[in-house]
Amino acid sequence: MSISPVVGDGGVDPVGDDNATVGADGFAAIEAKWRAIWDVLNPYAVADDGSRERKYVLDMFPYPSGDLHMGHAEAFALGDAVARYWMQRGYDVLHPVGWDSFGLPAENAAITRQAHPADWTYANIETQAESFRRYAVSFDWSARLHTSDPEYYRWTQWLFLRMRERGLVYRQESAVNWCPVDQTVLANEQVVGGACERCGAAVTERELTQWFLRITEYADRLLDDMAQLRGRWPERVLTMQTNWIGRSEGGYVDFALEGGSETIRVFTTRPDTLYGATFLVVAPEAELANKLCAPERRAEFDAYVARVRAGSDAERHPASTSRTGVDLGVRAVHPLTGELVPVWTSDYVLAGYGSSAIMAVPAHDQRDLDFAREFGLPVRTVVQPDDGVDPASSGIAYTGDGPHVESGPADGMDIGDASASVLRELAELEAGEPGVQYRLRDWLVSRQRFWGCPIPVVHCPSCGEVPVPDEELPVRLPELRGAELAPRGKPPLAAAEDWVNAACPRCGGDARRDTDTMDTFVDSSWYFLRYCSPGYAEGPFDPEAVRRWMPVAQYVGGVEHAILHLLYARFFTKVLRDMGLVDFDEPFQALLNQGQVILNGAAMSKSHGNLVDLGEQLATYGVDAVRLTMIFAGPPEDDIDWADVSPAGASRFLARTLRLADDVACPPGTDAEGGDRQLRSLTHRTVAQAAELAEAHRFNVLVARLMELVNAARKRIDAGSEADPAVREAVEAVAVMLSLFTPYTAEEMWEGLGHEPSVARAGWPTVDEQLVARETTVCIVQINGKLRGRLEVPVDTAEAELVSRASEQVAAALGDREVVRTVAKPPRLVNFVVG
RNA sequence: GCCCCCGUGGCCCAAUUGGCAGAGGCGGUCGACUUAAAAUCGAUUCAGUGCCGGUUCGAGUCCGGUCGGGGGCACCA
Repeated sequence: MSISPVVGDGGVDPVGDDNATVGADGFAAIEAKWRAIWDVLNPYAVADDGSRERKYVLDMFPYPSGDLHMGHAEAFALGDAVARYWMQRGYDVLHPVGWDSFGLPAENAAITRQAHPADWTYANIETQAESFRRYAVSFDWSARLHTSDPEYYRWTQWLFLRMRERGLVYRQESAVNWCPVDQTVLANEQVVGGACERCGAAVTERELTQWFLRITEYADRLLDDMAQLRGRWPERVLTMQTNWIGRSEGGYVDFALEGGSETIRVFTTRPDTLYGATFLVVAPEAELANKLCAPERRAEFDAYVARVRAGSDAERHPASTSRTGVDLGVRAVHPLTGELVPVWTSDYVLAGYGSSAIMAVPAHDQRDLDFAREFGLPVRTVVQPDDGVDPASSGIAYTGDGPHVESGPADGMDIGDASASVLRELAELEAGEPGVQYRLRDWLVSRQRFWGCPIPVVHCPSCGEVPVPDEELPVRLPELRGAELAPRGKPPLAAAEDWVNAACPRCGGDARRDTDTMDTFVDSSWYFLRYCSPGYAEGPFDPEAVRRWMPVAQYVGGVEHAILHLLYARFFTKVLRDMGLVDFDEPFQALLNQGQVILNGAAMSKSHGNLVDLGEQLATYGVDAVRLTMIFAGPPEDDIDWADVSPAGASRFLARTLRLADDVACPPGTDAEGGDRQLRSLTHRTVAQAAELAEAHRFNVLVARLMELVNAARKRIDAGSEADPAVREAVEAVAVMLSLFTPYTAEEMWEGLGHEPSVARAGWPTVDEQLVARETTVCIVQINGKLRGRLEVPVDTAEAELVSRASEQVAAALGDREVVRTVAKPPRLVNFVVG
């Protein structure tokens, strides 16, 4: 094996007999020593000169909430292993770092401390940056960015304006989610179970004029392009995105209002059940309901709407099947039967979905059946239930398939055919058409808070909404601090009079700036592009640099971003593609989700209290032991229960390995040829398998293999063969492979072995296939599938010989029973089947 | 309620993807070193893969059912 050893004159005496574990002072000194050397060598710098194949490895950038915690330690140990692996494989790896530095916590801290959000933010960033250095993450620090820097958010604003030009940005008054504690609106994605995802307060509904991004226009592409990701993204994440987009195919049906020109359009996924529709329901908040309501029902209707609006989300989604609603006092004409059906309003129909109105088919929809039974409305079965139970009497709607009845031309058909038949009938009558609906809503991006990217729009009394010209970007945040940021029911920016008043870019008259800031998810929807050319001044990114590096080869981050961030980033990428700024559909080719770090089954987070302090762990066990513990604990996607793992164990292994390097006696550069064949074979098999394991992200198994190799090398030394070149070869391979996980220990070993730093640039050991191939193998001999014997055989043993030797070996066990069948899988197995 | 994932020694996890259940670690026990302890080193203990059934020469692995754990969506028509 050639590890292209660079032998320096200042070689360290590789033989030492220090038998003690490296104590806390010991590794602190080692860590400080190597940090200083790395600062000079800069071993992780990106060349970007085309000399090597490029690979972009990206960790989800952190939010600067304080110092790094156990969760960061896991995520970045993992991302770093990926990045360092490809570096060792000779790739030019872009592995940048930055901070998602806008956001509410900074603002809240500023209010409490009478300070500017930037003070808190940038202080935390410096703390984290220092911790990242200590943690030895292989970042190229030159690419560092912060989304709160004006030179970054200039381009966030620029992108917002480009999207606006493409009709993807609009401002609309609508009922929105409002968090009374944070005093801001929230995106649908930020409301979890009726509560604010951030602070947990019950979310209420408000009518406000807000900015939206038209992500729904990309629903189908967001869905379809997942085909490109299948197999390289966790299936779980793809499923969550699919559910979130929630595409439903069905049809629209138009019901004419009795005695009027009005039409009520409904969306249904079951057009086949149209003959079973016995009433219509319109969402109470929908303008349609207000318009349809008969005068004699007005009072009751208004009271109902008021009650619904006041109700919290939880009240609106009761666990029980009880239903509320009001008869609107009008009737509609069934398009196929001509029958008159009543029109009701009820809060179980949502205003924001479909056409805000449904046709109720109580026999085949549980919600409709509950409602029908509550108000004594008719139930008509049009699909024969296979169990013969009548929904009208059982109270259980039948949603399965079966022959249709009382359905005109669709009689006898199944759901598929009946749907087509009904849609055909509707088409002839021009009373309906096939249609698709999505659960996904447009992305509400405005926030009534301060510490975010200002929306680059000016409101002019005569010109209306006017975009700020590109050359005037960025629209910078004013210098507000402390109490000026406290929520007062209107955005803090609105109170900054000097800032708000601006000349209209179009007519020059008095105008006011938009006082909302953007959702921070906008900032993080394109940061991976900025990393390709962080200082670029001509645009958000240098298209050439993006062409060189994007898409991201491997993205690493928590599953908590499975929907929000990843969906938004995918959306931005598609928009940029349509704008001709990038030439790919998907930003992240592969995604790796690391699990959480928990303690005794309980989550460790800010809200649950940081149960284990990273700083203390690092001080007690050292950086490498903590990193190795994270990696070795189990598969990367699994949660790590800190109570189940042991940094002490990792620490012992590292000390043992370090000692191993000290015990290597043959000089650097010795040809391994002629070394112990068995050990050499193990080394080369381990290196070969380690590459496969690393590429499959099975780092825990990789570490186990390294432990085996370390144990084998140790045995060889203890047997008196410390001068065997095979030992040096094995230990050098260990140093290089271990450098993916424990950079300090690997450097110490490398130095101890007489090489110049840095081991990070040593290169992956070359595998000799001859040594990987086994000459002999153990063939197992079975009788009726049960193990009865073993044979050590050359791997190329012919089947006939194998069977005869096997037969000999188990002759006694076989006795005089007749072999009715022999299954041979040379050279691994022979199985005799006896009667 | 619907969908998805996972159940392997006391614990965390492996098992060439249908072929010897055990690689690695943690913990335990015993021994060596030590005046002693820690550290270190060596040795060693422990499961037939949640449960029931099926397919197969052969099942931890595939299929059906069931129990347990975790996750996602949840009045989206």
